[in-house]
Amino acid sequence: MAPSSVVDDITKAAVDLFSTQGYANTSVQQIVEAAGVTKGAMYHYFESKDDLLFSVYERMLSLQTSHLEEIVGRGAPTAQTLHDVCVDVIETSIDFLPEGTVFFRSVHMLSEPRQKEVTRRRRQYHDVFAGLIERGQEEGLYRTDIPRAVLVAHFFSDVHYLSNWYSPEGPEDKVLLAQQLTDLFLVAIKA
Amino acid sequence: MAPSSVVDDITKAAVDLFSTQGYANTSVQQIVEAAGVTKGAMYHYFESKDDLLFSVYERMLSLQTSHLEEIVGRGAPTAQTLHDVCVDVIETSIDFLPEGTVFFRSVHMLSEPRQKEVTRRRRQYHDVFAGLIERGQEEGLYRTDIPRAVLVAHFFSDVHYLSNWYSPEGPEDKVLLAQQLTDLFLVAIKA
DNA sequence: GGCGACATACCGAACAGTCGGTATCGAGAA
DNA sequence: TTCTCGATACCGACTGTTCGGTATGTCGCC
Repeated sequence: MAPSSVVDDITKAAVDLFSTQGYANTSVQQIVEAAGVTKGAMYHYFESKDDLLFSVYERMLSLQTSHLEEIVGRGAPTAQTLHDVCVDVIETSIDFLPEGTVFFRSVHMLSEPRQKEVTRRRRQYHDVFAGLIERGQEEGLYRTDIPRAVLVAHFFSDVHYLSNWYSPEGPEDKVLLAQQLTDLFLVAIKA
Repeated sequence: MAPSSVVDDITKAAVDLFSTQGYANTSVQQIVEAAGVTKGAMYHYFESKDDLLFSVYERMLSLQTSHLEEIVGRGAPTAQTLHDVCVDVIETSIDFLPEGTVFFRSVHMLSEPRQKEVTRRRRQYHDVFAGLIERGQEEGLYRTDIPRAVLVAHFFSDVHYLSNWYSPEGPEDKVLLAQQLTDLFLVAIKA
């Protein structure tokens, strides 16, 4: 059996409530009630409400980072690697849409040190991504008339924005959408 | 003279604090102190804290809508119109960066009816934008293999994301950046 | 002398976090 | 085998504070 389903139950309830009501509008009382546990249980496993929010980020960041490393580790040609990375990050962002909502909406509610930590980990991801583009530019694949930082931001804006408009119940298919957005990006940056 | 600089002072202080600390973490006491007025003055001009937040949106929405109407009203060819609209919305978004931060971070803190109102006005803007793309598609200018909603979302993701990475103190020039992002978008959707 | 534009003291609810407890269990001494 | 003991996993009533909002007063101007 899992070491404790309590932690999972709490985390799930928290993500659910944070994504629908927002972090500030959600009381810990609501969370523990939704999770079917008590406040004592929650404060046994989490330091604070802030800690709860951070754990949501932690999970997403770890997952995406490990995916990134795996894909880059395959050692495929630059174009293929970049393509796969784009598709993957979009797809996992769709898989974790509520987490994404919480993520982009409530980072600023984290305590200063934890905010820094999140920023640091995100920057790591961005740096690897930027590195791929740089390599592609050296190979003559991608345009160089626009600052690399702008190109990177241009891509992540799509990922970021997903939770603001995409609905899994809508007509858009996850896999298809990931390909379409990736295509839009790759066409735009082509040399 | 303006009907009252008090309203302006309060609004400015509010935007400033909301954008740096977040809506929930900012007390009305902080706002009135920063604005150099008292709570009584604030509640004389605003119904509630919620109302204060809404007024920020109100101003942005009105401004962008009026710009949009003006540009479309010129009656230029589709390609030119779409280009101008893109550049304008990016530039004004940069001009109102703190407002944008507040906007995208805290819409969900608004009361239900006001949230609906904001959504409605934004949809209006999107609809006009989508209409331009549709016209362009009929004229054979833009690709049709990707749902129009995705194309629209793809563009507004850039606008949305601006407040998350752009810094006026950074190396990027406002006008140049607007052109670059617009170019990336227009290249991507070209037929 | 009444009305608009504020000022100030205050209220009540909400809420994060605490703290003194209890239940269950595994290991080791008797 | 039984008894003890420490540790882990909770429980839930309580509290100190924060904060949005209000009630009442004041002051100048038409």
